[in-house]
Amino acid sequence: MNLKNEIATILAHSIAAAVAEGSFQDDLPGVERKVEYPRDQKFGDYAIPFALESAKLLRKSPMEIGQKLAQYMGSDPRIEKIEVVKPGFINIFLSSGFLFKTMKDIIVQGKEYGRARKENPRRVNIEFVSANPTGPLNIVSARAAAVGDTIANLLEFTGDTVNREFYINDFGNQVLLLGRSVLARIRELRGETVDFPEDGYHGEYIRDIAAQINSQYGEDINEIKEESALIDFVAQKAIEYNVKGQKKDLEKFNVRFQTWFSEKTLHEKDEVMMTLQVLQSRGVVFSEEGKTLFKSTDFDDDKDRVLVRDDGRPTYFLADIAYHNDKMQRGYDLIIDIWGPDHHGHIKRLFGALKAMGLTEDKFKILIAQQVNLLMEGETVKMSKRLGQFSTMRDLIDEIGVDVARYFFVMRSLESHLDFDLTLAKKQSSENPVFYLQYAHARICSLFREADKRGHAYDPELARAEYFDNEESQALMKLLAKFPEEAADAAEKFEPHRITTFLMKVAQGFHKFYTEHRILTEDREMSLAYLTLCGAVRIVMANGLRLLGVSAPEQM
RNA sequence: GCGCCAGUAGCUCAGUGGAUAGAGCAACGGCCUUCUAAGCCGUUGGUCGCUGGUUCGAUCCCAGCCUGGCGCGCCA
Repeated sequence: MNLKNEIATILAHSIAAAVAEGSFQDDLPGVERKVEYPRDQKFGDYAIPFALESAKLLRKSPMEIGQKLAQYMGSDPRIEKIEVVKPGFINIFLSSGFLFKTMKDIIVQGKEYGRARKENPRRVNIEFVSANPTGPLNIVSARAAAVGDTIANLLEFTGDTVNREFYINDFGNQVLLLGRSVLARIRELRGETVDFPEDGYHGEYIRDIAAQINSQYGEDINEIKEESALIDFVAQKAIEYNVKGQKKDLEKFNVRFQTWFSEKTLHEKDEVMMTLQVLQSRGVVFSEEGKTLFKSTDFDDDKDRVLVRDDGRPTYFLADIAYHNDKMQRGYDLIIDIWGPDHHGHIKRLFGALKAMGLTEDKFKILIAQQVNLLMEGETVKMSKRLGQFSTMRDLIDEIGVDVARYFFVMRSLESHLDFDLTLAKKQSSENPVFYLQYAHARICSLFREADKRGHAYDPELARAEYFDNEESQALMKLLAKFPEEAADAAEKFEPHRITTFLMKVAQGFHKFYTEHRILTEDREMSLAYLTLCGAVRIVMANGLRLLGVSAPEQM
């Protein structure tokens, strides 16, 4: 149940009734029938600006329109009262009886509270992280992992079916480069003198991979005589090693992908060249100096892009079109990519190509997660795999823990450039916002342990409404009732940070309630009532934290 | 030069076409004989980058400008 939607429905009915009666005209272009949250609680729980926005078209005063609508919204049991105030807002106050009932429902629903079901769930594919298989995952991947997984959680929670996908770029130049780099380190290990490839991967981790492969596949390496075959062999083993490591790190981060999609298989199955043929048949491809190009200038790009080089090798761009076509052919209703800011320039040409292939672009959604500035001691750390300088996701998890890391990456909107001060995150860990949330949960668990010890009964059905006639309880119950719509909004807009903001408010509401009201007392009926409210808060906190992939500890 | 993102409190950032713009941290002052003080209360702190425009109403939308970050490969 999503209250905000239901208020919107009530509004729609009222307007329809007023139209039927002849008070309003039906056709109101540009006037939204929206429901919003007032800034100040004295203006109620929901506010409707419809009267203000439609006044001009209806040629009536906003107050008059508001009164008319309020009349029709009348007698819903969930609504305590409706006020129409200057300049013409319709303010809606939820009834405390409804809030009380909702609180008890929360406890019945437990883990399911906030979850929505859809009559026609969308099949959603969400691709994220997709780091190159040339080394360990870094901080940028960590943000993508946290954000992507949380969005996937939100979509599942609000009724869609979600497939998490990781695209392995195990094809092209970098594979060769990786192979040469690792092979050079293997030869060093064997005491041979080698020139390390200048444009190779210089990171220390290459030596680890080399040692691993040397001990495991030493004999195979001895047997392969041809240099290019050897490089290829080593490269494949290195990729396997890296992907395995990435998978392990991600699992440690509570992220599990259903699909690991290899770029190489696209080429092997000839999907790349078949995609080229489709594009050719659409007449959007031309040749020039032995190269094949896509006429992307016809699709609002600033220049035409090469699909096949003059030596016959396809570009990444062509493979990417084939990949997105492949996803499309798998029958998804919505295909989400989470990309880094350095890829934003690709959107236009990719969409152009997909459009040229006759694919509807409204099924694709590309989200750009802005960059992460990693700071140490207040100074920016530059990250470059080639130069071997970077902080790995593994290091991050070891330093500050999964909970803090996931929370930090998700607490800001996607478009925000994120400053992540490692030193600060570690040092200030006890004053970290994530602990504030977890503390609320742990505190409640502790209360229940204590209640149990003291022999308090806990039967939410027996809780009585009269104990909640105080500011803290009312405020808290209102927040709890809003969890489903917060989750729905966050999912719909792909804005996971809304959940962190919301949970912050719930935790705040709880801590205040806890300070103001003693829960376990001789007044057993009151204790029962308060425990019921605490139980509902615990469920909302736990469900919200679960969406974020952050643990809800029972004690701290 | 073109494109994307950002510019809101000392710092990191939420937020909204509407009513008195918020949080965390930092600073300062209070609150534990009683259920977890990782908490609560209070104080200090703002030209919502600048200039125009649209609107009954703009921090929010539009245009221009300024500043910062990133991108502008036949790398992936």
